[in-house]
Amino acid sequence: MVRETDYNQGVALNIGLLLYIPYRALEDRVFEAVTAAGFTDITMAQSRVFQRISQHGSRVTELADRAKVTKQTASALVQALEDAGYVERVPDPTDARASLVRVASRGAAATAAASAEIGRIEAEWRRELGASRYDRLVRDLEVLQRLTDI
Amino acid sequence: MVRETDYNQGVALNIGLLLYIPYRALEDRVFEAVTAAGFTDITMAQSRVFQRISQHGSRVTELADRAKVTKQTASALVQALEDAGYVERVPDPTDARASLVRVASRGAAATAAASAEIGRIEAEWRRELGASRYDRLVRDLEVLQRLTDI
DNA sequence: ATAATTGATCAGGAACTCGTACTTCTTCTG
DNA sequence: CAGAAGAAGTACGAGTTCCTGATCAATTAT
Repeated sequence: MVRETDYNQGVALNIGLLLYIPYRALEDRVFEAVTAAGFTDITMAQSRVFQRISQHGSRVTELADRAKVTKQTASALVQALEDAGYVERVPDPTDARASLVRVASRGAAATAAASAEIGRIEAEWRRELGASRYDRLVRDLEVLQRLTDI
Repeated sequence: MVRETDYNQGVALNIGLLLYIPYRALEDRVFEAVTAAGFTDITMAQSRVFQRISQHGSRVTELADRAKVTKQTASALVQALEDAGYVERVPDPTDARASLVRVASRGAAATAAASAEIGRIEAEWRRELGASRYDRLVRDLEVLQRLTDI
């Protein structure tokens, strides 16, 4: 909760805002592209959880941790995703209490639409920064991601 | 809304997630620090709007644009911030319909608490990446911020 | 002078999010 | 081995966020 001291003067923003502003802009564009592709029944919060499903499926509690929401929130969002056909749930073979949330075919199709838009955005950002600078940015962000992720 | 193809294998995440994950982790830590400092009556959404107030004050509509929410949402959040003493409103001398939202002294104090925590986080990230790499990351992010911001 | 646009708030409602509580299953400890 | 402790996931209740549509007054455009 830092207020930039003088936005219009190009004074340095804090690192949090420097991460947030591009992220939020991308998120909006991707959301619009996904909606335009016909996936009109998914919300931003749902998609944020959806993104954290791993290839072999994820538990609700894992998704909660990784999306930084409570178990109840994750559970409700997963339920909505399942109802809309984006995910499916299968029993977790290692624990009778748990289930694995997996991406369903509708989810995979939506993912393809999102990926296409992200690719377009990346191309723009890469043009703006230059290829080597952009690639380095990605590598550096990967370091921060590994440092801060669950 | 892209699902990473295999999270545990360190496969590349999309740029959106690479920005979001560190950002979200920072946001949580800063929020906790601000709460611990006694500012327990502000919410995350309120602080996101608060952060976009410029030095000479901002209009509600400007905050809405910059925080990427509707005017009504911004108005409601500003009202809550004002009620809690974080901001004040003064008439905009250039337009009788508008007012300027400015940071009040309680807001400035909360900002100080947040800044201290951000400084601590930055020091960690700088240690992880190295100073020159971190500085370059910041500069690159500034380019993206300017490209995507309002 | 009139029409169109804009700044900000109201009203209503859905979605998001959390704390507390609970049941069942799994792991830990004596 | 048995009981205690902890974990997975959902239910309940409630506050917050966010949106659409609407409104009114001020400003800008024609």
